[in-house]
Amino acid sequence: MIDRESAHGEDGAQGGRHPGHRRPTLADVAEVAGVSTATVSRFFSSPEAVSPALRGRVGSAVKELEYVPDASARALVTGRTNTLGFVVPTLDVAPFAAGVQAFQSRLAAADYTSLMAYSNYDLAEEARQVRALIARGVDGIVMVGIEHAPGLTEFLVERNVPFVNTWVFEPASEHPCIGFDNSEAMRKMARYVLDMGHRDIAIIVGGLDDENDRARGRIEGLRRAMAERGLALPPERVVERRYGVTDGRDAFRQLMAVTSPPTAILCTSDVYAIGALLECHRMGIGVPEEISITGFDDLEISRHMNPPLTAVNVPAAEMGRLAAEYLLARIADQPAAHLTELDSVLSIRGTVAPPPARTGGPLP
Amino acid sequence: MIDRESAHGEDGAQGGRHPGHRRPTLADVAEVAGVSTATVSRFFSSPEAVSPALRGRVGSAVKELEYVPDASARALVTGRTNTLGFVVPTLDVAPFAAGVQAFQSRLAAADYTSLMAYSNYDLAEEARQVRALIARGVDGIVMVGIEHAPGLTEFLVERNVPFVNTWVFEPASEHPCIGFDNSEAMRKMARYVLDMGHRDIAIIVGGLDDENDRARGRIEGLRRAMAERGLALPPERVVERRYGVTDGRDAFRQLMAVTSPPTAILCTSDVYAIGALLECHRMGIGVPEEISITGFDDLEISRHMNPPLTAVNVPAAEMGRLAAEYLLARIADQPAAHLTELDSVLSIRGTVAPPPARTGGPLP
DNA sequence: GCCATCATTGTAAACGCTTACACCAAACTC
DNA sequence: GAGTTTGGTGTAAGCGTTTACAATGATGGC
Repeated sequence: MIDRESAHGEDGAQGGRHPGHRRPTLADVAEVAGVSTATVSRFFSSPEAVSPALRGRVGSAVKELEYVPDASARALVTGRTNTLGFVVPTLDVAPFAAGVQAFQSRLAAADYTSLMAYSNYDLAEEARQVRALIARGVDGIVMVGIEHAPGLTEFLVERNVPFVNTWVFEPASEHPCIGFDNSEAMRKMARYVLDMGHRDIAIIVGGLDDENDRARGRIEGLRRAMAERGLALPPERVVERRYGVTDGRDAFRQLMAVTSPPTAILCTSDVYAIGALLECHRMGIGVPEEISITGFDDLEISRHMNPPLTAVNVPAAEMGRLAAEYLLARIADQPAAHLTELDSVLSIRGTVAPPPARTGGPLP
Repeated sequence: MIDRESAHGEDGAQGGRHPGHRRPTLADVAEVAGVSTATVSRFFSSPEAVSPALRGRVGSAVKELEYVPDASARALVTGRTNTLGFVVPTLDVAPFAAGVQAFQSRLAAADYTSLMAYSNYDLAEEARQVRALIARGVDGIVMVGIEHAPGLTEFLVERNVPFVNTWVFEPASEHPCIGFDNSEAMRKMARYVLDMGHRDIAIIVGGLDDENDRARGRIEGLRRAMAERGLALPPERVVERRYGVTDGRDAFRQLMAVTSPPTAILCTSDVYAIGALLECHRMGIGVPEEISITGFDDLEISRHMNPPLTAVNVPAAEMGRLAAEYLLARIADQPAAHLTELDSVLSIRGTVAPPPARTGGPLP
């Protein structure tokens, strides 16, 4: 247990200038270096404008005091915080973590930092977080999805805060987005599966209840692809679950527990697909001979499954990086593509094959 | 590159960063409400000190202008930013993402936000990031590991910035830490494996090159447990790899490519263990009959492997949450435990069994 | 009724920094 | 050599808050 006394009591000995360890300011540095505050400030913002002699003196004063400029004060006068906000549903989903990581790494290179916030797949919460971020003075905001709480985008536009939607792509969007077309991606996968001869396809999805335009788009993609072949997607072939391998197994079991189960199961996340695959192993169902399974995300582990999982690859890191670059450009008043569509390629591996010949059924 | 001309050139009289939409200030609200700025300020910080009549007027002025207080200005005068920093090696490692998520969720509940930074397992980079966070004015800092660049902890103490080390526990530590004893955790696992009768054990580790006290501690734990039984850990039984399933497979293959391979392989991460397990399947090696494998982290997927992976469970979310609580308490000058040891329990599942009887060898 | 007390409200001084502007040599121009 | 640049430096005015402190009017005790 720490109390202030014991934690900070032993001041005197150290080079402690002030009892309370006051953080050194620009003025302190200026005094030690024997220059004005303006010169010290210039030392940081435009060193070339300071003569070498003074530059040396200021430099050593900075080192001696271990001076670190105060970002709040700087932000107050410049009106910019060099901070960007990122509102993501959750970090527990690996692709989001990867996107965030790439985003932040790109920012660090530009001497920017970022503030994270979580929506937990809830649009109202997302709006709340965005406002909190604005209060924090972020110079820009990244969101996931194109659908937001009513008035949110208007608020951002009104406030003139640059923002970008990620993980989605909508050619007609009036607001910037960087991502891929979720519906199209799933449609592509569905076509691949349909081309293999499957007619009875099911889908395992996450977050239908939630306000999740990506999940909706993905189902929509399957529905469209099937409709193109004159096929329907019956409600019982759409199973919703929370996010997790266990949930995937569970959904799979539900799908198979009928007299005539589907011959292919598309998943809106690799995690479900892995669960389904594992459950096949347990139940002794052969993949892909007896049933085909596909994932969505293309996690590292997926290619290691047995057989390796066929999945839609999601360019998570790329989206994070591009979102950072877009915002950085906007802030610098440089041209930046309003709409950036990323390709979602199919990672064709081993979990899809033609459906088994129906046994025991009447011949056509 | 920003050129001041083009960035602010056509603003004219507005004086704002962006034409036309100057963010409303306290003074604007005060004017609309017909009160002083002090009253508006009090409206936010201590509403009960403002008479109901004025409270109403200020309230509607705030709403009318959509006023949002400026965090930078507030931070400048109060000296607190309501922001905490978290320097983590990377988000690509699931437990770190989980820890960060829990940390941030706890902060959100206290109206705090957090700034993330990545060390990439590099102590010098970590120190740089910590300084950047200090510049940002964070009220406290969370780090991973107990070992830091020389002078870093002194700097934090000197600056009087509350901080806490996570993912580690050292009873004798003079600095606060919240975590578990990595060495002890691995030792526990090693004893379990030794008790099964294994004598020839290998370990797959990540980041030995890197300045990673957790990895070192884990090897150390194995070494100690073996020493207790009079066993040594030969260098060729320690294989280092980057983080990934592929790397685990690879390391496993290397370990098995000798005339007398080990009978048990402990991994410092589930990811390696999963790779090893998968490679066993591919090579037709029976787990746990022919070889035992253990992981470290206890990822969600691990329990779904076949057989389910025996692993050291790491309380990632718990550490994140507790780190937030510790810092919050310190900031509020409330008592907080300096040292918090979390239990690392073994999740005993199916990948460990007694070693196979040596076949073909001479009887003793 | 007078004075002390109290609850409200306002005034204005920071907080640490950036930057327009003033200033001053030294280096040119002719 | 007087006038004009030029480059380096200092002065000081904010930036949007919070918060001592002062000021005010109302309340209550006597």
